Amino acid sequence: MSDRTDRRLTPQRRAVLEVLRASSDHPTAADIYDRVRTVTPSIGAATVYRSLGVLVESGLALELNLGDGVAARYDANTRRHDHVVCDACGRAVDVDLPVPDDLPATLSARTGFAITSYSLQFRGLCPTCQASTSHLSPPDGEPSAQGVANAEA
Amino acid sequence: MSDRTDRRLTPQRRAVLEVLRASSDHPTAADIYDRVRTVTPSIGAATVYRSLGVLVESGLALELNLGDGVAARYDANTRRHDHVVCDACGRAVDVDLPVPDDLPATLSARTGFAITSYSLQFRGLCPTCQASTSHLSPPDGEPSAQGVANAEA
DNA sequence: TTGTATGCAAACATTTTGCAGCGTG
DNA sequence: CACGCTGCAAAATGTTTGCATACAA
Repeated sequence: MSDRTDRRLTPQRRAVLEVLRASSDHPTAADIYDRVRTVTPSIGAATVYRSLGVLVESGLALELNLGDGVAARYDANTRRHDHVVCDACGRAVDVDLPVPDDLPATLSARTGFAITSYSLQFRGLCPTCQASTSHLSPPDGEPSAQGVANAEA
Repeated sequence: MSDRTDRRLTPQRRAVLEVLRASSDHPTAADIYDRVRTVTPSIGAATVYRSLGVLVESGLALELNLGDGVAARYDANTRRHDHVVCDACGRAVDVDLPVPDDLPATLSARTGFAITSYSLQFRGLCPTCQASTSHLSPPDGEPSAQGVANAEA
C-alpha cells in the first residue's frame, strides 16, 4: 500500500509540465491540451486532465481560479503570489505583493480556521484595454512574459 | 433602445434573491435552484441561471469563485469582503479583513491596471474539521450564520 | 508478472440557447 | 400591441470514467 506520492513523471506528464513552464498566460486545461498536441499529437485529453491533476497534487503546479468565468487555469509558478485579471480581455498577470505576513494569523484568530494558503485577486482593466475605447479582442494569444510585475519591496 | 438597466424584478427573480438573502452558505446555482423550487416549484433551471445573471449585473448579488473545485457560488452580501474556505468540508465563511486600503493603488502603480475590485481568498481547515480526525462529511447543509467572523478593527 | 499510465469513446455535470406562449406596461 | 420573461427541451461545454492495451519496475 504505497502512498499517493509514487507517481511517475511520464513523457506525457513531462510534456504537460514543459508546456506549462513555457507559458506565462495561465492557460486552462483546454489551452494546455492544444499546446501539448503540437509536441505530442497523440496525447489524449483525458491524459492532459489527469496529468494536470497529478502535477498539482505533487506540488509541481498550481490550479488557479481567477474568478473570471473561465475554467481553472494552471500555473507552474508554485511560489505564493497573486493575480490581477483584466475584465475586458481576460489576461491574467502575476503579482508579488508584499502583504503583511501576519494576515494568515489574523484570519486564523478571527475565524478559528487553520489557514494553509491564501491569495489575492484583483480585477480591472489592463493598460492595453484602457487605451482601446472598445474593450474587446484580447491583446493576443500567448504573448511572452510581458507586463509581469514582480517588484519585491 | 433602452439600456440594459431596465430589468424587471419579476416574481421569479425576487424568489431567487430571497433565497440568496436567506442563505449564508454561498450556494451554487444548483443549490439555489433546489431551494427556490421549494417555494416556486414551477420555476425552470434556465430561469434561475438567468435570474442570477440579472441579479449580478444589477449589483444585487455577487458571483464568487472560491477556488474550490465547486461551481460559482453566489452571495447576496455585496459589500467588499473576503472568504475562507475549508479544504475538508468545503464550507465557505465570510470575513471582513482590514486590508491596507492603498492595496489597489499599489497594485495599480505596479501593473498599470486600473483596479476595480479585489478580494482575498483563504483556505484551510475549519474548526469542526480540525476536531474530527477524519476530514469528511460536511458539518451540515445550510447552517445558519454560524461562525461568520466580522470584527472590523 | 503486477500495477500504473495511456488513448479512445462514452458518460456526466453544468450552463446556455432556441423557441413558443404568457404577462405587463 | 410590443417586448421582455418564463419554462421546456435541446444543445454546447468542460471534465471525468470505463476499459482494453501498452509500459515499466
